[in-house]
Amino acid sequence: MSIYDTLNPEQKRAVLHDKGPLLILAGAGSGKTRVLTHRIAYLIEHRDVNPWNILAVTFTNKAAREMKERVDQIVGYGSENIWVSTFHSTCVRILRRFIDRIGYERSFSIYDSDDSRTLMREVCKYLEIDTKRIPEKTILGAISKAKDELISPEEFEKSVGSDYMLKKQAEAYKEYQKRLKASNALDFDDLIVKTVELFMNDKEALTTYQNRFRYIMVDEYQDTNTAQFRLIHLLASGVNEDGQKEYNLCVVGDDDQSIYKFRGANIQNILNFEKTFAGTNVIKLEQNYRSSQNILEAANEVIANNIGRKEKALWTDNGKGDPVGYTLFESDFDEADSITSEIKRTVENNEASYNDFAILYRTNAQSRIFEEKLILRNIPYRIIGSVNFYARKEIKDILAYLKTIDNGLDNIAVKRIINVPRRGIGLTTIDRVNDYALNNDMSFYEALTRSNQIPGLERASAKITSFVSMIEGLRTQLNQENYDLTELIDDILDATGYLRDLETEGSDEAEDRIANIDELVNKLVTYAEGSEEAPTLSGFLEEVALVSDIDNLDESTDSIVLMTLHSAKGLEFPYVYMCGMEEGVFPSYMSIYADNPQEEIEEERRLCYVGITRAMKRLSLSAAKHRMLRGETSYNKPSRFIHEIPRYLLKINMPSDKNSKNSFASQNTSTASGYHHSQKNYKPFATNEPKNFAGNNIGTLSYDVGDNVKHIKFGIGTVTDIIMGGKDYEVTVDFPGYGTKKLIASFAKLTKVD
DNA sequence: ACGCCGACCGTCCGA
DNA sequence: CGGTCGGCGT
Repeated sequence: MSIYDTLNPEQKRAVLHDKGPLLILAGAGSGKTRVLTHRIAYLIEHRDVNPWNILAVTFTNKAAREMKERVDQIVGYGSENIWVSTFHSTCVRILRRFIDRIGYERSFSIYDSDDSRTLMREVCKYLEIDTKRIPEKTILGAISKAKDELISPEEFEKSVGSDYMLKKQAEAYKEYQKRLKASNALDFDDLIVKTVELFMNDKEALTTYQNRFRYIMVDEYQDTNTAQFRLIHLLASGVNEDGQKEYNLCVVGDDDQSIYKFRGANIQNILNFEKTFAGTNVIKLEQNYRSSQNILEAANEVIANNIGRKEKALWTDNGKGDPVGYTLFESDFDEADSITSEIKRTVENNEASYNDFAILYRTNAQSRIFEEKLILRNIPYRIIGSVNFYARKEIKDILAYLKTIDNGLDNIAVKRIINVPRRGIGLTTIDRVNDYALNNDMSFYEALTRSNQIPGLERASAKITSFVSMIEGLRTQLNQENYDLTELIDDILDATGYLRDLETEGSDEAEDRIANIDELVNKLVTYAEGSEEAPTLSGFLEEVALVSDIDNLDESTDSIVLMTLHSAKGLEFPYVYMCGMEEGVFPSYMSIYADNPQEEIEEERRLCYVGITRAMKRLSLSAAKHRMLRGETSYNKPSRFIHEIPRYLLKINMPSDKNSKNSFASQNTSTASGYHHSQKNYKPFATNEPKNFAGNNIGTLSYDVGDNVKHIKFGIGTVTDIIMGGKDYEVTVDFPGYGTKKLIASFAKLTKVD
């Protein structure tokens, strides 16, 4: 019996497909990853395809990693040569090799949205654009949209006509792009755009990759935008030994799960695939292996309200299962209270463990109230996507030092750290240097190196000189043999006094920051040890730039996970709670009152479909009669999506108070003064909770105070304290030779040693 | 040069 | 409600 015998007939057909374009329309939970991985295995083992010639593109690093692992398991050899990565990392890898052919340096920086915003602010100031009339966000949005469609600044300008606002935006786009170039930097969208540009302008680079990638697979194809489509199309248009175009392109997607139109996804890519690639083989995977019948039927009923979709009939062999639960609560407060207590009860009855549960919501802001309840109840949890580790100030500061050393042209990075920590270089000085740089057509950093030639600097010049020599010193060291990246970061922290300043400050906040910096050091060590090629500074920075929160989701930690419906795509959980099912929340206010509500509501409905189909065993929906929305109480009707589920599939629960005897909410929610009062009562209660617990909050730590533990960088040390800090343990460890370190348990991955 | 505070703002989703 | 930015005071 071969591994292919475990596939159903459609899956098997997809796996055994040989050459030419293939479109797999894979319904939710229909085993598409299984098909992709088996197909890769089949190509290698039965079609003699060289693993080297296979490219698989996904949207998240997590999906890429999982696919790689699964391929590893079924392919005997050579799997390390398969190129499995995200669109963005694929492009970075290509550009690192060839970008000099389109006029950038190969050590380019990658700007995150924060950096882009900073840059746009400068642009607006320079062009005297009144950001009250045209906010930076609007301009950046327009630029991003243009880039998704491969529209250059020049084309954009031509298309805007005489509209004043748009003309200004066109000007800003041009200037923004000019400055990115001067900084030798690319923003997220540029990664794709510039790769396409490279391929259009450099036949040799294109042929190199066309020859390499003879078999291309794309996951979540419904979410590709025009630029990404173009990229794939270019790569797949290579010719074989006989001079024939084979288009060995296999894309997997589900139009019903297309939820990224707002960031440029072009649904036409999947709907027109058959037209674009003549001779396409289309295979539909309609058997769902994930959810119970009731859940699946609810999903089918909801999505049936969308018009203009590819008709699909998802079915399952699984049993009927529980009905879909629905509860209408009085307030968001009750909703969070009840859901968290129900989960806790289920776990304590040994019916499930915490990592079987997901709480899904439309917007990140909705996580807060759950977080408060979870802390109060001592339930371990993880929130995906609220504050990105790499967006924290101290992390961005240190990264800016690394970027400055790596790419001195990166003006945004240099400006960020020129006076951090404070070294008495103020705004007037920076403006003067900046003017000088602009007038003399040089980078900000280069202007710094000539500060003695800049008029009007006087005393500041000496301070600048010492900053420059510090950077130069670090740069020289990096070029020396036997000097690794870990030493560099230590030297930065030391030379700048960044750590010392925080240590002197001594506040809780400062300690958090130190812990975060330690964490960054960990990540650097992990990168250096784990990277396939020789670790480089650029390599680390790029890994950092391209990692998203969801990539770090570790299913093995025993905690509830909270995230947006968008983040949940591609995941599955035995128990799913979809909360905030209210008009104006979900579907969102913006979609209801959009210019084209029909279209936008349909996207919301697809999002709802995605949410429902995440659930395996049990799905619980909930709404609240009133909730706090941006500071004020608002009253919304239950979501239309609730009404789209037939009554016979639902079990409508009454918000009970049967557990209120032990509930924190009971005395609060029933007070006549209502919500605001309860908030007041609640808050001090929460903060008065003891911060020190011995209990098992975040899963279970394998060590305790007094144990010896091993750390990736600091070696073996003794645990002196374990503190519950917000949503994670903060572990204090005494490392001989390194001193006492505060570490975040979930990051530090300490292991107990005897 | 820098820090604090108050007004104001803008509200979704994300690599 | 919470974060951000600009003004003002030191």
